[in-house]
Amino acid sequence: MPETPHRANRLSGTRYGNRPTMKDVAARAGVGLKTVSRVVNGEPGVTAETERRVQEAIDALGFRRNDSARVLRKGRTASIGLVLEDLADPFYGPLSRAVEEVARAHGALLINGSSAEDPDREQELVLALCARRVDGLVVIPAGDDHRYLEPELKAGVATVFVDRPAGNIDADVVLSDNYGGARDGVAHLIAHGHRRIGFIGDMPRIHTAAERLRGYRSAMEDAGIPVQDSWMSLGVTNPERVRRAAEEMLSGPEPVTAIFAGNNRVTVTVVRILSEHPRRTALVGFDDIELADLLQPGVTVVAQDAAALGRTAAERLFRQLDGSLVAPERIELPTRLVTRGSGELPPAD
Amino acid sequence: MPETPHRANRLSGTRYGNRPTMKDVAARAGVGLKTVSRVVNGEPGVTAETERRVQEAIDALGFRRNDSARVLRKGRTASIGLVLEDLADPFYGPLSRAVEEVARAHGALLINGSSAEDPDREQELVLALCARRVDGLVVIPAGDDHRYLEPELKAGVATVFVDRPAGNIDADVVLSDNYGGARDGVAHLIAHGHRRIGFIGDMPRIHTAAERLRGYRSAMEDAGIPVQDSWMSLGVTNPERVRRAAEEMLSGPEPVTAIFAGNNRVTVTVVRILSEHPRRTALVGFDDIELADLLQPGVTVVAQDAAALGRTAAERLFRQLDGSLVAPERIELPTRLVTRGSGELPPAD
DNA sequence: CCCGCATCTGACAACGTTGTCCAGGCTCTA
DNA sequence: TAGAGCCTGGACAACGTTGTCAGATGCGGG
Repeated sequence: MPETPHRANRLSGTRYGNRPTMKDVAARAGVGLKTVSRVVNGEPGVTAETERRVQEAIDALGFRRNDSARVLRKGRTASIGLVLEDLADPFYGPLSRAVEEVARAHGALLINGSSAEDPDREQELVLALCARRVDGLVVIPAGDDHRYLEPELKAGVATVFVDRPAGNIDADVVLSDNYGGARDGVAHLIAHGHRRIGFIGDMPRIHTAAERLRGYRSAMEDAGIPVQDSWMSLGVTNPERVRRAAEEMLSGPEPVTAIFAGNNRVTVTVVRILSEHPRRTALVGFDDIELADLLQPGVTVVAQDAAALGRTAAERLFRQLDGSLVAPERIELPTRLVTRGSGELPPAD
Repeated sequence: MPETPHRANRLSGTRYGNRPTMKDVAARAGVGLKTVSRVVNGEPGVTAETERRVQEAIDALGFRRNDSARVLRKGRTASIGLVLEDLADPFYGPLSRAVEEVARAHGALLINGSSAEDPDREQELVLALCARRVDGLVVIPAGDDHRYLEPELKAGVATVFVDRPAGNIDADVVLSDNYGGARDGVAHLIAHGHRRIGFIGDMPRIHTAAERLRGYRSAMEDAGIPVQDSWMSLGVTNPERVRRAAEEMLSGPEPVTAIFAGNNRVTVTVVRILSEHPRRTALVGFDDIELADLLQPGVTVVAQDAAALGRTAAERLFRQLDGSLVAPERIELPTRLVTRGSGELPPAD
């Protein structure tokens, strides 16, 4: 005579799998509901013998605690959300992984979503995460107005912005020193004798892009070089348009002798273009790229530490959740100029 | 006279934020609970005027539906889980992103976790996802025994394995043609005159590594070349050890004239080593790497389409959820040999 | 003026878990 | 042997939402 369940499972069973519940386990083990809960959660006050019986029933039925119900009761989900631009971008992989590791150390899972640089999608994602009651949010913003997050902040959802600051709300933010890094990178080119230096970057509505542009301008100004409009190409990030922009800068009677690339994707494309180009043009890129050292010449970059950004943000998030934090803060991580050859080429005119 | 809430919020309020509930919204709008639910879910049967009042209360209170409670009631979470090895690996970024896009098209969120190639951690992650009642799972297995998933499968959790098959259970799996790809790659080297060909790959307990090794052996055998143990280095993946292994193969009286690299990380390291090496050695790598075409020589690879793997798996997952699928299937995606120079170098002996 | 019908609204139970509280049985001591 | 105190186990309510069902309201027609 196999199992004789005390109560028949409800018949309706239209839900997806009719998974066993604690009630089922309790019935099978012949104990009370709460006793099962105690065993599942490792709470004290259960005899070894009872525990064994319960555990047996759990294994036999393949019971898994339903965390949705648990969350409903306890208020915390032990999960945090990460909204970034595109997980396929090699800059975000390590960042996401770093956040995940910190979350894991705090027993939390990571849910992430890609905004595809679309403010509406960012908001949609963030709100979906909030509806799932994540305990905290790490956001790499696509939009520039985050007032929609006010109720969440008030409700105590820990929130840290990364890479770009929040718009219109007061929140923690962890950034790279985009301005300083770009300024150093451009100054480096100037130090190597360049005066006509091109800048190819993203739309200035993106904070990082704007800051890097500011760094470029600042370095040029410090060197007393008036910047010509034709040297700057903004809002350009897909390969075809970068190509067009670069070709333009490199042609004409007074071509640029060096290019500062505003992010990793631009850098990659520019490397490709320059390798096809007869005249040697210097290059410094923002963000490191893999194998940069093996190219001819090696690509000089202003490197930022994506993992450190993620780690710092996540740690701060959990300190918010601990309650050990008070006022929002702005944390800026330094960048590092990595010279590999392309940035040290002399002007070729 | 500002708001006069019908009922005071409960005092206990030890939960994190005391977020407003539908009850609060109902009280404020002066309507019933269910009416709020109807508005929130866009169900019919609410007057425009009532809806307006409810919406106003929602905005004023910053209400967000609690999806945990919703899940508890409805049985579906509209989220799927992805367990992979390491999100920071450029192979998995696009894969994850592809899964996310398909999920998004089905209105689902993606939760992902990195197993770090540790079977225990894989299981821990998978079970955590199941406890959160994800509707489906995409798993890139680290372990080789997945019987622990039996209750989940029985309960109707849609499951698709990617990149490597499941162990001891019958489940959908989407793979690259690792065997055929490796065989073609090695045959390509043989066709260019190589006979002493090294193989550097991951531990053969990893399915992909074993298959690629099998492909290597098969190509060698087809060419009638007996493989020497010193040509093979297995279970080697971190840079230092790859370096040691490569140095060994390249030294001695009869060094290898070509190397087949078993995955992207190995390839990158080998490229680096060969660039320091005087004798030109041919190289074919499994997995494409960024900028491979710009290196000198360009790196010839057996490319697999990570995004296609993810997309295919996710689509299959949702077809399982639709109920339009019956028996588990094994889907194999082709690889593509991309010749760029390094694989076409003649033997240098 | 009343009835029937359609439309809108709300009371209530249920989802699966955990916290609170109490009951029963045991051991130990006086 | 009785009483105190501890240990184990279970009944019950609550978490916030949705499905069911019945009640309220308004309107038109007989």
